[in-house]
Amino acid sequence: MENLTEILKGILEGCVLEIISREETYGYEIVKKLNALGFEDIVEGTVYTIVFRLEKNKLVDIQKKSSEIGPPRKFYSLNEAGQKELSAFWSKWDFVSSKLTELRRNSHV
Amino acid sequence: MENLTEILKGILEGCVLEIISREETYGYEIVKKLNALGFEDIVEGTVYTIVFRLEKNKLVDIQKKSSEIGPPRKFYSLNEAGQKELSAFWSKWDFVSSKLTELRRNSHV
DNA sequence: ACCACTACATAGTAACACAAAGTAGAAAGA
DNA sequence: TCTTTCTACTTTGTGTTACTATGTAGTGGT
Repeated sequence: MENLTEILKGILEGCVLEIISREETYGYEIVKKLNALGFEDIVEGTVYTIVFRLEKNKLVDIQKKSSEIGPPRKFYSLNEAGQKELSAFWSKWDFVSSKLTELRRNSHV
Repeated sequence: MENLTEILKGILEGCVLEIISREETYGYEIVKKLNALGFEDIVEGTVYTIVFRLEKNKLVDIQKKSSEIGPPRKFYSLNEAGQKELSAFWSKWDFVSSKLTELRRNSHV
């Protein structure tokens, strides 16, 4: 799927929050997980700007751990504010999703 | 639902395309339709920037008609390029939508 | 005269995904 | 030893978008 840039705005951050909520993880791994999900064109620069933003907004806790196969990793985990933000994201998603389904189905909009 | 700004990026334009595809319509009416759909906070400025963009990108045809209850209206209708764009939008939406469902369901991402 | 509703227009802003380039650590092979 | 490959993080800049704020203007009602 090509050129998802615009439609992913506001959604990608939610995906990253969801991924982090599953288990403590780090930027590079998040990129790989998104790629595996099907968002193949997402690169490091994109994810890092997101995790930096999460950090700035105090939605994640950070723990630095060394790795045996490369530079040290910065592990992220959701704090309480992050959990709330994730819930809010899914609420918004469900709302928008239902409205789009409605728009698509009903000819009388 | 509050603060949908970011999540609507790239989506609102698709909604406007879909609305126009149903029948020839004009800016002010599009706003009212979106409001009725549930996007209550969307105002004229937002929609006009979108229809101007559609016009600039040659996705719509325009016809000016006078109204008995106010200033003249600019009616928009989708041309062939607009129809293609609308199809592309729904493809992207379906893709993203399915990926988010997958992400949400599977704990092993 | 004043207000409400209809209807279009536009300059400016903040937020976001992304491009592009860089820095580094570690392992493996030639 | 040198190069490559993979891992991993960082930063600057860009284009697109929804939204804010404000304005103009036509029509009808009170």
